[in-house]
Amino acid sequence: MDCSCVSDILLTPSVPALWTPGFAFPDWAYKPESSPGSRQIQLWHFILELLQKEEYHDFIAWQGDYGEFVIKDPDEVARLWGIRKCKPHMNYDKLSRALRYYYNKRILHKTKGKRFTYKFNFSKVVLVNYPLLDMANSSLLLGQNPFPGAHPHDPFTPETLQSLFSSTSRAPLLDRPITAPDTEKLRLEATFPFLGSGSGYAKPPTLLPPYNRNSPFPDYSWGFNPYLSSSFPLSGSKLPTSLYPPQFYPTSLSQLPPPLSLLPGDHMDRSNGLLQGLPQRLCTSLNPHPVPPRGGADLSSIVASARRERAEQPEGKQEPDSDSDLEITDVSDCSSEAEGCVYSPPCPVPPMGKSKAGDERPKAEAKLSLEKATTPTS
DNA sequence: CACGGAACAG
DNA sequence: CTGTTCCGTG
Repeated sequence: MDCSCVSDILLTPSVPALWTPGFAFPDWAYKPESSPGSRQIQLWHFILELLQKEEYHDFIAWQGDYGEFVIKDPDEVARLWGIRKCKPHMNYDKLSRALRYYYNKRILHKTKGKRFTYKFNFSKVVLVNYPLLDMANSSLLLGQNPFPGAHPHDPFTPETLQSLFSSTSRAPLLDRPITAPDTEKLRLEATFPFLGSGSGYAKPPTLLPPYNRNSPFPDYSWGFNPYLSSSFPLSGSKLPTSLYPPQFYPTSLSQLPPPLSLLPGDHMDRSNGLLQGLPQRLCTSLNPHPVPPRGGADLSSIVASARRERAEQPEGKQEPDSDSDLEITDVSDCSSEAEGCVYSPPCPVPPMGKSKAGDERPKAEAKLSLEKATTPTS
């Protein structure tokens, strides 16, 4: 039996602007082998997807501070999630349970007092994906925050980040085979714990499949990571070494366009290699985005704010920054690969008469089959 | 509604 | 491991 449910909602790689895959991480980072059980899309990921598309704004949308979102229609969101996971009996109660599991992982936390309102931990992402700051600083964000609910001075809004991570244009830079020695993988995982399940280490040194110019990037979806492992030794001294081996960089850092003139005396500066360690693709490319450039937030403020949040970290529980916990294993999905659930026949869907007897909701539903076939997007 | 334990599935 | 499913508690 195969649940041929799964809608393709959100699965379509047809949204160029936001879904260009192949962002920072090498293919193997998303390999299922490294994370047996966690191949499927993760809830937070899904939530982000919904949040990203206006089509679903009636059901779930950003609201409040950055990272904060409210599930306006719990039943609907649950239903969507159920469809996605082929769990026809999904409901908000269950979905919220899953969401609650994120508390300890610090991927999410509840905005107390506000019903159905949760908040992502975004700042960490910024810190970790350092180069993003570059992009942000140079082209996208520039302090301007076009997103609703975002404060003008808050450069890193979830959506901003999303856009960031899904830059459309691919830098011509990495166009050569990428190979990743096992050791690097380890290194990478050390840096991005969520990339691996942590249990996938024992893999033999494999090389990445040859990079193909024609299909530059596998289907790993957007590589966005709203949450980062708890601890980045920012405070200290040593940050993880480069994420990618030098071979990854056809050009040397020096060739990069002077990005954000480096971190303002931050702990993380080139010396730790973080910056140079990141795929240039990330740093250099970023298509001209809709965001009107405007001067504003700069690295230091971003970092500062991120730090602030990090510092604030309440909850006495949770490990002391040990971090290696938290595993947002994979970020893949949204690929067209059939994974268990094939999303061919658009889920017959709502067997569950869902309270709101069908109507005024065709939007999402329709989109289901629509997105797939047509892609008017131009 | 929100929380989190427990058993269980893939 | 990430959820899913149930469920008792507040």
